[in-house]
Amino acid sequence: MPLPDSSQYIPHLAFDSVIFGFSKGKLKILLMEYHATGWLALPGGFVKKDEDLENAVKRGLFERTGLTDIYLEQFHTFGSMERAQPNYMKTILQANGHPVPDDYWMLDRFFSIGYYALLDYEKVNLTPDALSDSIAWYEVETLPELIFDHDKIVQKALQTLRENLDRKLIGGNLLPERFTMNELQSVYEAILGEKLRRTSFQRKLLSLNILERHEKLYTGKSHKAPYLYSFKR
Amino acid sequence: MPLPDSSQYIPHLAFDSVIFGFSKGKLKILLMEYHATGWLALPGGFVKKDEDLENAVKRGLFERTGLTDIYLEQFHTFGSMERAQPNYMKTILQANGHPVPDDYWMLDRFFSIGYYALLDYEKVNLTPDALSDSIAWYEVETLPELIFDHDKIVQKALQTLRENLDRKLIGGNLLPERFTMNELQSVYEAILGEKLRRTSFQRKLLSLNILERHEKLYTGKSHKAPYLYSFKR
DNA sequence: TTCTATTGTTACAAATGGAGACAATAATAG
DNA sequence: CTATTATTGTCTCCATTTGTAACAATAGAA
Repeated sequence: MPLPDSSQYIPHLAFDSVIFGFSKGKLKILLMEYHATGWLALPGGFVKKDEDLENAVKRGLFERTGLTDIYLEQFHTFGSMERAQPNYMKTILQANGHPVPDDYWMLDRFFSIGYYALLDYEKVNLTPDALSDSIAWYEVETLPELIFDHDKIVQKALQTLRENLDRKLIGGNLLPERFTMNELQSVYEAILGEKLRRTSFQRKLLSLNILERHEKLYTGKSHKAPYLYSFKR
Repeated sequence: MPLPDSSQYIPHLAFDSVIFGFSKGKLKILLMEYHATGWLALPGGFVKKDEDLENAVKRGLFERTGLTDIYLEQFHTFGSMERAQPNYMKTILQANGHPVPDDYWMLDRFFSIGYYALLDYEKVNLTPDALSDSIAWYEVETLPELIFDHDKIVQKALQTLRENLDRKLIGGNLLPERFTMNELQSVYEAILGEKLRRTSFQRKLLSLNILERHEKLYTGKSHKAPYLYSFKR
């Protein structure tokens, strides 16, 4: 696989995606592991010269997850000088098995536009990119060290997600179409990093009139079966 | 004045500043009027190749207002294809009195990072840039038409400002160091675009314990003199 | 001294949110 | 079939917050 050619991309400009999923009560994000180095990074990409920014991000998301129609939100653009670390980037590119000229475009300084995505963990079909051995889920609570300033990017994404949680009612995007109140509460708790009161949460969300109540879910457990809900269109 | 040279700037990348001020009960922003065309635009600029993004914005603010230490917040990055309008840009550049080559860098597609700034209207010393006849304050309520997608940028700035108003307690940045409760309320009302209840507003802000109360302000009017307040450090 | 406009504070009502109580119920154990 | 257990949906009580109005204080004018 040859190194990407500069001519089709906007120079100095990239995006990074913080892709959130929810499974087994934990909030998780997708990370890529680069060849040979083992370095971990956010899935990202470049913007084609004739492509909308948001389209570029959606293209990247589709390539990694196989999904379209993903909830997507821009949260910050990172543009400090400290971001540029050509030596690290050169190592990554060389580990891919190619000689890298000193003036190769990917070694330049990059401005990165951060987006976060919320999707249904179960629907994802993971595919690594050309520079990576693997892409996998990592718990947000116990993230390993990331390359470049990607730790900072994740923290900013998480902060924005928390601030937007109530205002934009986005918690449901991490769940399947139908879910129980308890599952929805778990999503809120995982995002906020704190326990919520069951009764207050239920009262609050029902009072918003954004949920539709469906049939009960019989799990086989010996207790009252919860209703399934979905978000109104 | 020669046209700017591409070699010192990051190509395809710009910033636009929505600079808010408050005067006579009205929220205002700064707009530049381009030579000959009369077209109105947000003050913006380009990022030097060895310069932090935020520094570039601060440099631009200083050049237009003479102020440093301005409250500044990034709110969105605009990257759709529709932004590119080389014909308009060419007209602007030619009105500046120079032949413009077809491949001149400023005619390219640009990604623009939007920042809003809050400052004390009285402290500002306005200076137009090389392409502009003038820079002046315009009431947000009755903005004229702007060039490119600058209307959309202003609306997004205003939306973010409103969302951040309570959470970040930023209203005071539009006022002098010391102000009356009534002035602060007027700022909130101008930003939110709605009247607030005097007593609730006063109680709310005092209960936050972020204001320091100083001497009374005797205006010469025939009624009780209000206290002056400042924000605690 | 009285009057007017505005300010700071208080009082009461309404809405909201925290905390626990309680009945309903699905499956299991006897 | 009945009792038990765990969890759910709802209700009540209470504290806090916010909407609304009332009221006293007061700087200057009449």
